[in-house]
Amino acid sequence: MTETANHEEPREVILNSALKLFTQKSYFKTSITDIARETSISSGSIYHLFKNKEAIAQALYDDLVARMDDSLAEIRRTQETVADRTRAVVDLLFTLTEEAPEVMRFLLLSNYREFLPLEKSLSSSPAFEGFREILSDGIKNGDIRRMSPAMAYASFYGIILESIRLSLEGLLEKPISAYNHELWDSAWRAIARR
Amino acid sequence: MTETANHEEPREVILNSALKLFTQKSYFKTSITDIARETSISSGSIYHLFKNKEAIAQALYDDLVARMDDSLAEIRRTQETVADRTRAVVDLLFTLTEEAPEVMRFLLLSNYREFLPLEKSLSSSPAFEGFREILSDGIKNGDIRRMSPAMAYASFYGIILESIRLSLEGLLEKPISAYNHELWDSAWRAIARR
DNA sequence: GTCTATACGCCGATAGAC
DNA sequence: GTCTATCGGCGTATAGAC
Repeated sequence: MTETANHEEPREVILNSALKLFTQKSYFKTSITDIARETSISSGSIYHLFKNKEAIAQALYDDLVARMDDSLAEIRRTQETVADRTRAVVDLLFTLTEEAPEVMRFLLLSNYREFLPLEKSLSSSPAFEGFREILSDGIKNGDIRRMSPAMAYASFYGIILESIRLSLEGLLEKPISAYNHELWDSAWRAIARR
Repeated sequence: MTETANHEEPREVILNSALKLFTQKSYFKTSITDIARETSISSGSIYHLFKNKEAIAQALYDDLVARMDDSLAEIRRTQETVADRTRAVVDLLFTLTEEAPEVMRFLLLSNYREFLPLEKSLSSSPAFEGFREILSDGIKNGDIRRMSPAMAYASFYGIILESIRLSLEGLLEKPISAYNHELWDSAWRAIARR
């Protein structure tokens, strides 16, 4: 930390602006000039900080999945049972959807692999692998009925993620947190032992 | 029909090639020159048939959702109960995933609204509205428990669509049709009365 | 309706001063 | 590390012959 705390680093300013523009008008329709205008940082300086446009998207993606993975670690530390852990994950995802919709838009809707061709799908990211692992634990201990981890994942997170998509598209009447309990119930019901 | 039956119309040749290229390398990385090369139709002729590149994507999208809507009409004609209709829809979607994965890739993964900004989300397309309607019928007649149509849709089709995504990403061990019964069961269980 | 040739704007990326 | 200025190339779209 070489900067004062309340003055944001150029790197963060650029990533925030990129997230905003990439989700508003897509990566391909966003030019470096757009980002330069938005941030009042010249394109020369942007290229001084990032090798090229793709590197901006890569840094953004890395930041977002790392943050998600941190949140998952926190959940694993504070929650014990499979049911509680899945509840906390759903809560995390819904909170993000309401408080940082651009993050969910970028991760879920942007199809980031079109511009980060070497990147894995979100469901193969560390955080989502962790979500799957929690479900695997549940299958082992009998909370969840016998099924392949992939099926358990699709059943539980399919419901959660599709709800988030509907919410981001404005197709839900209420904020998604209003459906938190109901959706966890549906999702849990799809995989629960009984 | 002004052409002989076994010689494909230029329009169809172009749309087929566009579907292939748009799903392989994305809309934005596909140039008209790419389509011209792939189809052996000159760019001049392509612009004679389509106003611009976006119009190609629009025609493609219109064709695909229209076909999907036709299939739904057929299902409604031949299936009576809510359970049987949802089974047939799942079967349709899984068959498409196996036999025309590019179609599912385009509709589900391409985020086509980035290049067709006036288009509605897939879940608001006629076919998917129809899927929702079938579920609403089930809520009315008591086959499905009391819940909002949006929640029923997210619960049932969330599972189905997330499975299709996993399949398209190559994250399922077997072809998706192998999971047909299991997935319908999970999805139905998420919304069924009892 | 099919082609070739080309105009022209936009954008990613760099050079180089300060 | 920040800027301005600019280059080179690509890709959409058009003109116009056949």
